[in-house]
Amino acid sequence: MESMTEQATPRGSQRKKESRRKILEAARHLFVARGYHHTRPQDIARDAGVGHGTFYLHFPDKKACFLAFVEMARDEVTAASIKRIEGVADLEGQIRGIIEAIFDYGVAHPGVLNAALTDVGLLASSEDEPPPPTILEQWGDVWGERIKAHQAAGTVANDIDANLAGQAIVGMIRQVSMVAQRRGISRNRMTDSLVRFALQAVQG
Amino acid sequence: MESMTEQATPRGSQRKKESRRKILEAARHLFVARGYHHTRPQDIARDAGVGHGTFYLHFPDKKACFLAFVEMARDEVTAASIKRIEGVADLEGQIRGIIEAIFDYGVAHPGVLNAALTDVGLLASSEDEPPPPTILEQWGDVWGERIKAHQAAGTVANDIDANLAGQAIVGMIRQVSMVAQRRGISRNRMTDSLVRFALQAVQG
Amino acid sequence: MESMTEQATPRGSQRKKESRRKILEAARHLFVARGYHHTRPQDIARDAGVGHGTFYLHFPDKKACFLAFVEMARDEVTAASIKRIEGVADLEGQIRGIIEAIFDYGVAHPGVLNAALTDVGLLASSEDEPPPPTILEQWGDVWGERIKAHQAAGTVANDIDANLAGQAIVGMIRQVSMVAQRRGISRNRMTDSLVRFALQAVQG
Amino acid sequence: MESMTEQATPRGSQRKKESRRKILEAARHLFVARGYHHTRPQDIARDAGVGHGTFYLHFPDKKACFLAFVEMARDEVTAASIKRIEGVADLEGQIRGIIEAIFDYGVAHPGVLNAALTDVGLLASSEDEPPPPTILEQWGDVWGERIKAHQAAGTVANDIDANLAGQAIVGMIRQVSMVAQRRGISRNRMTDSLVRFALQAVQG
DNA sequence: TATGAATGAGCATTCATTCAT
DNA sequence: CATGAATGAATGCTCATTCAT
Repeated sequence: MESMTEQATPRGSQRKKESRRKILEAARHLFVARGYHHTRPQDIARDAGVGHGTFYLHFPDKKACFLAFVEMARDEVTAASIKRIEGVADLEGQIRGIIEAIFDYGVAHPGVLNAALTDVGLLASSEDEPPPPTILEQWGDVWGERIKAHQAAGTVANDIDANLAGQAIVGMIRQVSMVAQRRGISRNRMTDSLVRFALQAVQG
Repeated sequence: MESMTEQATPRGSQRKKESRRKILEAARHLFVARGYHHTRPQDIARDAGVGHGTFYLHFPDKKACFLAFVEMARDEVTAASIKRIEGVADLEGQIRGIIEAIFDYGVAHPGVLNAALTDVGLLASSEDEPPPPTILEQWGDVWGERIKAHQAAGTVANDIDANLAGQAIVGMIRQVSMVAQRRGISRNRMTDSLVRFALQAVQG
Repeated sequence: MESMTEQATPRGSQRKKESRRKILEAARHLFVARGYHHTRPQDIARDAGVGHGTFYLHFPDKKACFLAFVEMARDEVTAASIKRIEGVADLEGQIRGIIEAIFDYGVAHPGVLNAALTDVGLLASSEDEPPPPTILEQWGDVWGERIKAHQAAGTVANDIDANLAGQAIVGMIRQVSMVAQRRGISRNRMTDSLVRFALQAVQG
Repeated sequence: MESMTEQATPRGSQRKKESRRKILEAARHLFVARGYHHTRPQDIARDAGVGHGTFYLHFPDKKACFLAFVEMARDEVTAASIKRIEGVADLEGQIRGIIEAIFDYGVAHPGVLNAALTDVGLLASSEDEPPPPTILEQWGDVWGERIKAHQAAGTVANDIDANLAGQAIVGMIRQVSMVAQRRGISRNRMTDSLVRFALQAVQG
């Protein structure tokens, strides 16, 4: 096993990465199943199969671990969304694509999005710097950029505020999907409605 | 110590109501200023000028007190909204009226809406019954009814899902106003955009 | 039991004082027997027969409890010393009286003085204000005053630094008594030596 | 990995010594700057530029490392003191020489003496054997021997207890210098006073 | 009806030490 | 000889709730 050249990734380092992975995975399960406040670092460590000191080897505190989980979820959804609309040019197709990507993700990883939306601002220790932007706010910005592109292409009116429109769309998606899920509304009906609302909102 | 010359009940009852009012007022201040998790029943009682035990005379637990606060905020905003659109028949006027009512409330009572939107589901003790509907969900339903009325009047297309449309609108309002507040976007710009988006979303 | 006049000390208050007394007593035993670092607030509470939350009802933290213990010991010794030299005018009698008072206290309360001498500066949380003066430093000051009085009375030379002389005397007492105790040197021999050294140091 | 052309032992031995030296140096800095309880073996190892495990290659535990530091400081001061009074025969000269040697050391190595005086007894794991003699106790003994020599030479009365007198002198020096430092008293004033007190204490 | 002293399960975090590599 | 990831017992402290008065 010992190669003759210098190990690019020394053995201990690999082990450490593996630990971190296991901890994050366990954290994800628990944050989803029990929520932030009912998940203890000890539980995460136990489920990850490591000692609870090890938790603090990888994260300075519980909050940092949660933020890492949120970031992971965000990146996964973002990647799935981007992949879904690759090569799709029309706004309706893009809207539908992203909504479906999000719902697919929600089906594949139940509860993760909900947990990841936990308001991180509420976890702030005290009067320190303003909390980082929400996942939703970031997504809203991405939507804003997309809408601007369509304004440039002439498919969306120039006199609407693209940034706010982007935020409006994610707000719609969040609220509608939450309620639809609670009320057992069919995915198709929800998707169709959302696509229509979003499209009309920006295109009139 | 209680004088014998007074009727016990009405007097005590009034006193009790007064206690409850003071407690709720203190709770409101603290939930807004520090958030649910950083507010202790003891703090509420102290700020209300009553003993710690008195808190539990009026609320079975901290969560119930928070829910009472949420309900109070909801009712205040609802009342203000209804008053604002009394006699307003057109959808645009209604949308604008309610949005402005909400913003006025937000200005008059800074932070209250934000605090009241704390996801009550996160406060659930454990795997008990599903959490009560969010404020937003309730407001979305109200919007849904209003849209149905417009569908009946012919001012909104019949083939849109009024309930989901209602939810979409409140989702938009929530997200846009949150972001606008964080970014210091002017109220007019925000209101105009929201009215436009909401109107277009349901009317095309 | 309920008196007709207002209770000067309401019932709860009396109970609280009793709690504090029990906690301090338990703390004293434990700080003496195990030292500051090996005594946990929980242990103190258990030995005091109260819940461990009660500990924090009376002291903001462990350090504050320790300081209260130190203060108590200091006051006890000071009181005993003062009582011992009441009406004693000559310096030698005063020196001997105080030394004997201290030793008597040490016999009656073994280990307490030792524990109370734990350097409080070492317990300082971080870079806050300079630590309070040591017990020894305070006693040294008292000695300094006494020596000044003797200078005024002409029984001690005016050209010695009374304050430093006071500190020197307590330094002597501390070190000699510590070593003597460890080596099993008889109390008489130790006292006689100390009196002689102290007297000669200031009177030559 | 160890080259075959070098003698293993001397080379490794040198490397080991170097490690130990670096660790002790780092330990000294930290014990002085932060105190025993706020210094972790990990910190020492990091500052020494070695792995955490290496620490335990050189010291069985943290306490042993601290004791090594104390011993080092003691030996340094002792050496400086002895050098200072080489060839000085009179008691006053000796007293003054040693006090000045100690103060010079304190100036050159601020905080070291203070840290080294940490009561090692407090570090005892539990009810094991009596703690090793304090630095001060050892110095007191040295003083005792010196005084005996003066008794033999007739410059100090025979009826004083030389051992206790030695302890008394170091006790004085410790307490006075500590207080003087805290109060910003000039070194000269402090030295002169100490010399006078010490000399009078044993010579009357 | 009101009080506030008391409670103790629960929590996030630390750190001296070990051991596989 | 050197490393540093891993460990888990231990710690100081909080806070929602109860209950004797």
